[in-house]
Amino acid sequence: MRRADTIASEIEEAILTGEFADGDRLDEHRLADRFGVSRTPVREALLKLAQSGLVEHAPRRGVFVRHPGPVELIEMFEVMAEIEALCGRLAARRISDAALDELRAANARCRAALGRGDADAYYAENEGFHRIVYRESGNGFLASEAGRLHRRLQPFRRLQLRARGRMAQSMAEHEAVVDALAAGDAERAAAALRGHVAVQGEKFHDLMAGLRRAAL
Amino acid sequence: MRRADTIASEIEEAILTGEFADGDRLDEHRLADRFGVSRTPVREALLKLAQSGLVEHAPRRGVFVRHPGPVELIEMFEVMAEIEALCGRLAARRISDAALDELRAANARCRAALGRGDADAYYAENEGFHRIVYRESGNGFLASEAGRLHRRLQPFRRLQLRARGRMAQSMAEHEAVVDALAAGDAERAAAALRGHVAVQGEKFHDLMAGLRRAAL
DNA sequence: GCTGAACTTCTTGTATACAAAATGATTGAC
DNA sequence: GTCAATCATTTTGTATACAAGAAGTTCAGC
Repeated sequence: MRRADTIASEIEEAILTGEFADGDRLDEHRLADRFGVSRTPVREALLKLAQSGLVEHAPRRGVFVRHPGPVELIEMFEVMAEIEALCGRLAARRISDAALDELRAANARCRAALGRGDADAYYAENEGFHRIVYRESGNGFLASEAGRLHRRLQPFRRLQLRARGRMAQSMAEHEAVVDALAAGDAERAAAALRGHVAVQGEKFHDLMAGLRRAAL
Repeated sequence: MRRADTIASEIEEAILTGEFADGDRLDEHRLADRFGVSRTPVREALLKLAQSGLVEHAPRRGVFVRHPGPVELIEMFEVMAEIEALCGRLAARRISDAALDELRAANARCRAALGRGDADAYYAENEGFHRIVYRESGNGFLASEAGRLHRRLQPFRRLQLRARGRMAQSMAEHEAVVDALAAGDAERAAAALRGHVAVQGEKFHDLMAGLRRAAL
């Protein structure tokens, strides 16, 4: 793999884990030293991150970490919910029996992780579940766009899932999704996924509380 | 503006106008000579285009022009239709009277361009119309994503609109959109925009015919 | 004491030089 | 004559050097 790509991943990781705070300027020299490379691959990495929206590139000024605020987060979740709903609607018509089994297996692993209280494993399996739905939409472009957004929102989903009882509720929603897909009911699958992802009611407050705690 | 950005725009232009055909390798040296700069800004431009999906970057091999095939085009239009439908659904509730007037004015300019047979002006005004709808969704993230996709599909919309009578039909659909938005009818606005953008029935054949002609 | 302008310094943007890898050609063996 | 292996060439990826612009500082003037 190109150094520039691995560097991009590592910077992304550092931003998402909070090592770089909102508004921080990412100095090319410092990053080059940190990774033991020259500025060239660092620049490529930063430009790539700028395109993904994780940082902002101000010409001749530098690149700055740009954490989404509450408004932008709500906006992104609103879009994500509709994208997932679309995946569900299409998948309900196109999904294969084998994929349905994959979903059930992913759900079983989710439930096991939940039982063990293993949050990390839960998040990983949860992501796997959603990626299967994306793929089974039968629309490769849609699947890749959905994956991109999912990845971008992943850390914020985690914030939201920290609230008491949310993980169990999330599990139940997954099963409703599988039921609707198995029944081939496009509108029910769409509604189940939209409701699962949308940030509304209690979930809104959970997310805001998570944001405030993360800001500390 | 940075040289790298202007170069990216120019390469993009060259790809969309067909100067670079599908599968062509974009040589950094040649491009650097062509634009009278070094390889550095050319590389930045190519990496940027790779992220937007216009070219494919094969590590250690080079970047290759990657025109979407029929399947990928249909997939992208399917997603675009749903994104526009979502914009319409939200805009129906949130649009301002001033924006409605903007839409009517854009439509009037579209009609004027159609009357003059000025296809370029028509495309420009058509894009303006859609961008207003995106903006009035009240969701800034959605608007920017919609704009990105619109821009990516723009040249193929043109192919499709070449078919006899399609431009007049497109105009009529715009007016149905405005009517639904003015009435605050979210579902009708969504359906009108979905139908306007979706590639189905006759439009599918128009697009394929345009693709074949463009391939020559 | 404060404001403003020039200067210094620091950082980004671009050019060039070098290293490594992939492709293609050439030569030798079968 | 064909196939394979090695070598040369070409091209990407990275490092370094240089140029230009922006921000902060200092000094002069009011």
